[in-house]
Amino acid sequence: MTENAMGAATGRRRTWQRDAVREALGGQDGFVSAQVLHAGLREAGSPIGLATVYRALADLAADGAADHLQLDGESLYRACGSADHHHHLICRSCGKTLEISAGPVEAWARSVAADNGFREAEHVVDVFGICADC
Amino acid sequence: MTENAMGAATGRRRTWQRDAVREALGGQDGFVSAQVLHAGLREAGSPIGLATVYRALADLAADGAADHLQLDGESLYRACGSADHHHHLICRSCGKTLEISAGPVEAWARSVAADNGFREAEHVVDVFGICADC
DNA sequence: ATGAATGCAAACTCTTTGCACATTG
DNA sequence: CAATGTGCAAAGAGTTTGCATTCAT
Repeated sequence: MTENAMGAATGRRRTWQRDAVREALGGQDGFVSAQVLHAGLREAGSPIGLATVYRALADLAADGAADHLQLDGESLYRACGSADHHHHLICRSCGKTLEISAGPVEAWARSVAADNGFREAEHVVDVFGICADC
Repeated sequence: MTENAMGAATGRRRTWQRDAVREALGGQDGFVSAQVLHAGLREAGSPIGLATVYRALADLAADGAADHLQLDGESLYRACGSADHHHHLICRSCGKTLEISAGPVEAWARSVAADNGFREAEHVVDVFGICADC
């Protein structure tokens, strides 16, 4: 566990595949699974490989350029323009996901960690419920 | 979505396995994965099978007796009803876990859910970091 | 030229399912 | 006695990884 917490883009090369993934991701409204993204790219003509899509998405997420969350057994990604840190409000019933900002929680998490002598604090915050439509 | 939303326990039989899973789940603080729960049960002497644990957990969740969420590729379950609610501060390096109370966060989570029309709000809050000893 | 990125397929992890046998009501 | 639950092992779904080749710098 001695790895780069905020994995810097050390010597990351620019390939059309990487660009394609980034662009495809940006062209999506919400969260997309790696597989769906891959299928879309193939349909659009890219002979890109599935593994490459997974790797590109992982790198994007590591670089903070994409948000990553898991729902129903698969990884979902979404372009994340700002390094803005946010969380999710998820409907337990229909799976609808809203983005929420957690201003007060950020500070609280930091202070809790600091109070207990923890460094490099990160946190996971997700709120679940039943949305109005369900 | 035409299934029993609140899946009634139609002819659900009582077996010691079911009881063991329910009890093991209740004895846990937070969310546990099916596999961890299974391992714990085996260590405790139960010759219960993994598939049975999965099925029991699925039933408990369907009956509303357990909460279910996914994190990092695995399904996590928690007894629902033991509303004793606290969170954890976890060391990424040595795994040490402290229990923390999240006073301000509770209110925040409730209000975020309410603001968006969500009912039965629950939340997952965990803070990760490197503890003082590491 | 040099090493990171790609593609393919095999390997992995977690979860679900088929089927024969044991249990419950 | 009929039907549900269990256990095992095999099957699935999604994701990751090894390795030879290709490509960006």
